[in-house]
Amino acid sequence: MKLDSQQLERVANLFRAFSEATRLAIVQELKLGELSVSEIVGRLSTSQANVSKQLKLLHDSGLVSRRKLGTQVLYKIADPMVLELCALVCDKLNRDAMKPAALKF
Amino acid sequence: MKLDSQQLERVANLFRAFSEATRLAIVQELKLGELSVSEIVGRLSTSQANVSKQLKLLHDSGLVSRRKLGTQVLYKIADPMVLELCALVCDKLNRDAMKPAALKF
DNA sequence: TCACTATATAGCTACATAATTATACTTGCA
DNA sequence: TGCAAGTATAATTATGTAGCTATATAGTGA
Repeated sequence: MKLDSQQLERVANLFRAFSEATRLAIVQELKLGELSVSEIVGRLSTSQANVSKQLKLLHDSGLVSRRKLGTQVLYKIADPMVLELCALVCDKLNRDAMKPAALKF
Repeated sequence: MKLDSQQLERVANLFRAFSEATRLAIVQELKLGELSVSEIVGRLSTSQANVSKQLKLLHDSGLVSRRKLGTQVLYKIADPMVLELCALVCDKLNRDAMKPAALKF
């Protein structure tokens, strides 16, 4: 069964959400649980504006969910598939590289 | 275990290879086996130059392999992980959409 | 109301790249 | 040799977007 071009676009858009290191860094921080925007900013080396922007993109893609708590907004990974995908890619890179220090998302 | 920014870049680059509909269309055609460039061109609605260019990108990313046969170059999917990744994403989109006609890569 | 904190958005610059057209390379064969 | 087919590359244009700074919005407490 083949996907038409519109369906392929949807698949491509989902992959595109994973195609920037900053967004992957955010996902990696969220791996262990919910974090506020400022907590994420504190763990990364980019601006609050950029973190908010990338979180919006991840949220629009359905990869993270949010809830407000007072003035804060807490984000978490919305679908365990997110981690499966990252694990699959890491496995492939490790297989290709065969390096002593394996990547593990 | 956390990936550093260089490792995150490598992961992001792999996802980026999947982030364009044209490349996914090529992968989809290669799903059932080896095809030459012109066979792929014949199945898609884009130029030969573009197919070659996208195949080069997929090859550089390690997702497809090539072999020459006369004047032709035959490409195939290099790693079954490629199909697993596509399947995971399709599953997610289907779960979110709950549409009667499920996506199936 | 005001001040303060947390988050989101707008406007901007710089850069990456998808797709096109035209051209170059490569192989097989007359 | 020279030609034709198959594939790759170059040059170009158009578009998307990462990240920055500045600003706006929303919620909290005095």
